[in-house]
Amino acid sequence: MADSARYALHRPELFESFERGEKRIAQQMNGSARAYSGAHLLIEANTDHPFVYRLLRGWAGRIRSLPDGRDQCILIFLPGDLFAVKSMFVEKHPDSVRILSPATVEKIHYKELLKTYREDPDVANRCIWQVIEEERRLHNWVVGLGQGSAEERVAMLMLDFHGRLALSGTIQPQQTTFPMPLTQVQLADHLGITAIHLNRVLRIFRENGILAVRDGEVSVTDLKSLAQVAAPILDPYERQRPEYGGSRTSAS
Amino acid sequence: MADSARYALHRPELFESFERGEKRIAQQMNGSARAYSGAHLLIEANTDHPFVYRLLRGWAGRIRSLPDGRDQCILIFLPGDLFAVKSMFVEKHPDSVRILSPATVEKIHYKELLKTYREDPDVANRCIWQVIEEERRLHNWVVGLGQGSAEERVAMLMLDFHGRLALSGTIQPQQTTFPMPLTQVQLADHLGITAIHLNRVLRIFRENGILAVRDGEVSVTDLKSLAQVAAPILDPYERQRPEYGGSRTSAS
DNA sequence: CGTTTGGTTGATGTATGTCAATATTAGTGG
DNA sequence: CCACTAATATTGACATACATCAACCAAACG
Repeated sequence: MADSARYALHRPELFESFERGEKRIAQQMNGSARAYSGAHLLIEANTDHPFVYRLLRGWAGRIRSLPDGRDQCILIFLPGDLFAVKSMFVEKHPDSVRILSPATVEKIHYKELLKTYREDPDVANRCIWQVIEEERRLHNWVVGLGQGSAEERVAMLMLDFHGRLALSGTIQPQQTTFPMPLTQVQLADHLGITAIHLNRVLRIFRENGILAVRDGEVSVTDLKSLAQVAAPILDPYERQRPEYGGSRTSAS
Repeated sequence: MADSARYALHRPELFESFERGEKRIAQQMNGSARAYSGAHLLIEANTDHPFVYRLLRGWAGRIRSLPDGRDQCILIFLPGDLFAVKSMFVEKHPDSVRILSPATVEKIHYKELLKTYREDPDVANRCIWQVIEEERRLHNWVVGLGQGSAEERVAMLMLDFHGRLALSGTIQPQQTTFPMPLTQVQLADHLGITAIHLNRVLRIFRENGILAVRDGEVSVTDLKSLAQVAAPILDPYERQRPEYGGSRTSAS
């Protein structure tokens, strides 16, 4: 599922432990896999929930529903992600977790995982890696929502999808077209803009030959320009990726 | 420093472990306390950094600086908070951490803490609690930035400050006036709005008798109205706090 | 086939940003 | 102790990114 590029930024002495933990957790969850063909509520907000999950295929998201009916998608999970790891430590999750596309997930009762977590440092490290990685993305997303324009956010998000799908082995790194099963409403709920405005941003990108979304797929036609649009809000590590450098074309 | 209300939402069987871990870490950091009288850069973004910190007095923040000079304050730390816990697992932090007011911090080399972390489950639990608590606030802040108006965000932030200062024992829970040493620019960098607009929002709150900020202090004159302004973006747990219920006054 | 869901576009409104000016205060050095 | 400077706070006039409202199309679907 992963090579060590996945663990960049982490202390190198932990890489092998992450891999062993990954395998151990996969073994322990083995047999619990369940496939969903459409939308499904995995975790209901604010109720006791004792499971930890692993996403094998498809997309899921952590979603906060506001009293007035609006939704904010806080975080999107992609294949290979462990999620609801904190079930081991908290009783309730303040947000729901939803399957956002046809997907397959495994799960395990928190007590069972917690036992291994305590006995096997590799399992603990793998869980902690997931939490820290998630925190990194949350930090980046706070920056995007706080300082980025709609265009910048969309660009950043598409780069994030592409990079994560490549790191998890779901797609090839050079692949410029990749599956993206979210609707514009779902994307907009994550981006903190309206679906209408997202639609306009996507049109601009399409017209400028930067990127096109259709039929549940994203085609990045000008990666460098896309990276340049997102650059102001990318974290320093992302901004310096070699495949992003070069072009001088502007988006708007 | 804390009573068990601090650990609400976490699995109750862990409360005592949190307390023991808290004491153990305090002991281990003892002697490293250092006072800062003004702004100070504790962690420089994107450089190797081996320390974990504990804030004893004053305020600090995790800050992402954008290439064009803008800043986003991602997270604010208050007395009692452990921060840069992830130094134990990552080499670099993509953001800087800054002292935002006169403050006292203790620190410890990550290798030293990691040793105890591995030997003493209480220490591990205390660290994990901090990470999870931080994640909870990040989730809330993503919701605020993604869906909240400027007024709602300001209200939410002030409630957050008040609640956390009370939980850490820095102030009394009934106290309506409390220290808030941040400048409007610092607040605005966290809120994702301009300082100018923040100033106008604060004026509205002042004119409506909801809250006044001056001389490094916040005076909440109408807690219920403040809570009502923030309500749309508060997480379900916060929204239901008994001290927030009741008034029907509107803010704007 | 109607109905629903997702997508697209136009016209218009508004929250918030930008630019500019001024007061106030705090710090700094002579 | 004073002159000078640099933050910080405040307010007004104006610009704009994005939301809202409304309509319509296309594809999926029972």
